[in-house]
Amino acid sequence: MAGATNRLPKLPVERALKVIAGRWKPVILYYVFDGPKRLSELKRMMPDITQKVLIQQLREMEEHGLVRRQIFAEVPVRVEYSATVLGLGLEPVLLSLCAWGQRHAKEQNDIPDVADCIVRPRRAPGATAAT
Amino acid sequence: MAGATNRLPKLPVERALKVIAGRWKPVILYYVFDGPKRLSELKRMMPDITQKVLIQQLREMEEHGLVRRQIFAEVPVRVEYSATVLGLGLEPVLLSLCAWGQRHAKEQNDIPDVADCIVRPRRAPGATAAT
DNA sequence: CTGTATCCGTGCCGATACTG
DNA sequence: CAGTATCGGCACGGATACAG
Repeated sequence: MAGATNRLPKLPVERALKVIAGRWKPVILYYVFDGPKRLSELKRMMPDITQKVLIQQLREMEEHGLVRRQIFAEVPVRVEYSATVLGLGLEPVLLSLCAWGQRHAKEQNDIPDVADCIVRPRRAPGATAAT
Repeated sequence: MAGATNRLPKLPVERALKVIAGRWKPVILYYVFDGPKRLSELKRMMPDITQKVLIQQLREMEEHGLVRRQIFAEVPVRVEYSATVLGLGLEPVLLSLCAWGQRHAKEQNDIPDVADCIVRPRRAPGATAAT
């Protein structure tokens, strides 16, 4: 089954969409952009996703070169998922998607209860949320 | 059933994705960005889409405020689909998606047979494709 | 902790036929 | 020309149970 997933659309836009449009992929990317994460961490951060789907989405993104899976052969095996350079290149794209999404929400008078965008650049450690 | 479609995700990114990630939406938008199009025109431009799906995607985008449907009560009724301002705001977003998609294709050694991006700003009428 | 296997509902989208 | 109606495949993702 693996290897068949790289049958991606020819058109670049559709290719990009296909790769990031998984139900949880944007959210996973958001967390992974922040730094390497363990499976259990991600699971804890996203209580609504089932473990099966989480791994599934991670596998796809791994196959598409967005995230990297590293196994540390320590006493209890540790597995970390981190963003690749290619994956990091998605950050600005997701940001523009987010910006447009907010604009769209406003224009449809459908303000989400989440005030700010979940996909955004990491904030400086000490920076307070100005604005 | 209509009206239920505006139940969009809370997160702006997901909202944006949901709205543009239809099978043919990026392509339709590409053509519609270029100017108002009739249904038959769009159908001719995209031979691989069935009429039912074409109308379906148009209806959704209309409901989401991306395109506008105008009926001209002329002798044979004419119907035109054009991009709204909100819809036009997607052009740069689709462009960045496209740019990333190309980069992704290269990095995966999977060069598409379509040389350039299908979603791009309109070209000046007389301009030759100078790369 | 990390991961697989199975089952199954639902939504998207394609084919085809029909209508004003 | 523009649009609706019906049927059906299939991929996606959610629930749950099991395994190294």
